Amino acid sequence: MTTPRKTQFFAESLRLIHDRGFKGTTMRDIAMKMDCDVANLYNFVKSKQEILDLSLFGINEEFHNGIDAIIQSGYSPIAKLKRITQLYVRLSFEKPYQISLLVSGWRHLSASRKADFLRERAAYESKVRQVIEEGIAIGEMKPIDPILATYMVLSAMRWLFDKSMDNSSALNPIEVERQINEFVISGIEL
Amino acid sequence: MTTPRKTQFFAESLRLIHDRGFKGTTMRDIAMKMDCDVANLYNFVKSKQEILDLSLFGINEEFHNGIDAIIQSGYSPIAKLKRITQLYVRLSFEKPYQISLLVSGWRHLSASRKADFLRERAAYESKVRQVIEEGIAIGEMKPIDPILATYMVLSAMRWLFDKSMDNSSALNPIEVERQINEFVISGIEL
DNA sequence: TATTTACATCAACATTTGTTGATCTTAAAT
DNA sequence: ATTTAAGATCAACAAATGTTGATGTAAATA
Repeated sequence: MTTPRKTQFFAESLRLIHDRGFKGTTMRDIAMKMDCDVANLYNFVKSKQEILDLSLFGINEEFHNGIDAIIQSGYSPIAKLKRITQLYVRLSFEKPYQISLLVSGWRHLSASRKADFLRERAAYESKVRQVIEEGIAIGEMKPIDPILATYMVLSAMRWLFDKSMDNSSALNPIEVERQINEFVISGIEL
Repeated sequence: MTTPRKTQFFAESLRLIHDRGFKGTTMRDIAMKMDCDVANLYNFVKSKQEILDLSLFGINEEFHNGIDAIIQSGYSPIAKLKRITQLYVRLSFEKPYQISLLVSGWRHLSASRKADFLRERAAYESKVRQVIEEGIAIGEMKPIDPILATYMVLSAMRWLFDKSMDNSSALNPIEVERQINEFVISGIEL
């Protein structure tokens, strides 16, 4: 069940975790933001670890499903890359704090869950790499190293979630998407 | 004074901090790696905070000095951008754990030192932006948004330090530099 | 009306953590 | 030979932290 107070709990938690890190955020910090007692938080979640676990694997699945739908489409490799950018930009604006977990928060997962996450991450990096390899094979992209290209393409957007929650910058999602695409595509297009 | 044991202390500390985060690394963890008592660590450093402080502002100054030397050179904007990439790649291979602090570890600085760091970071981002603005002005670069371009260029390398300490990937620094430059330059060159 | 559900409080716990002070050893410098 | 410096040890403490159990309340549901 997703009640109003529980929703608020996750929102406050994720903001604190982004600002202070997972270990740097205490249950008492979260309780303070919720204006209630610490013990109350355990009505929403079984443990502190579970906050990270649920949030991280939630956005992880959303991202994977999006990627898979794109991969399985009939678009050309270049067009697929554009759709992946589009997905990443949209999520960075809609759920920046969750994307932050995907980028760096995963380090604080428990050992076994971290292994799960890294396996899945390697899998989707591999999918993106295959798009690039196909693009090179059909002469649509430059003969660049597909592994390096994957890292460069994906990390060209890694700053975005951080700026999108910074009110002072006021970015336009559509324009950002256009410029990132232009940059990435002309860096990789033949 | 920089003695062998002190050097080892910082090396072990930085590796642990990268793996477990600053708050997730305890003085006892470090002592264990050093194979000595906790109290002994306070012969090398005044407090745990100081490990982060010294390491972070050390690499920060090194990076800034490098950037400044490039900016003040007579190279063209495009050539300056290439030199900046070169600097970043070199540091990512030579001192990946320090670069990790520059990318994400700074969040755990004390409030006042964090403000110092962010002011300096904004200053060098501004310098890179000015290089791009000049490149556009003299018709050497595409009329791209200079702010977005700065983020894209700088973050296109942010994955590197992480892979360079991963022995399983075995990257060639010179080849990496060449490919990053090709990617970035063709994304921005007119 | 009875009961479930969401949300809240209080007190208490066992650990973990950063840090200190007093002290010792061994090798180098004076 | 005496002093200095690097490195190490032990015991201890005060604060912070995740978590639990017992319990309460008000509104929705049956």
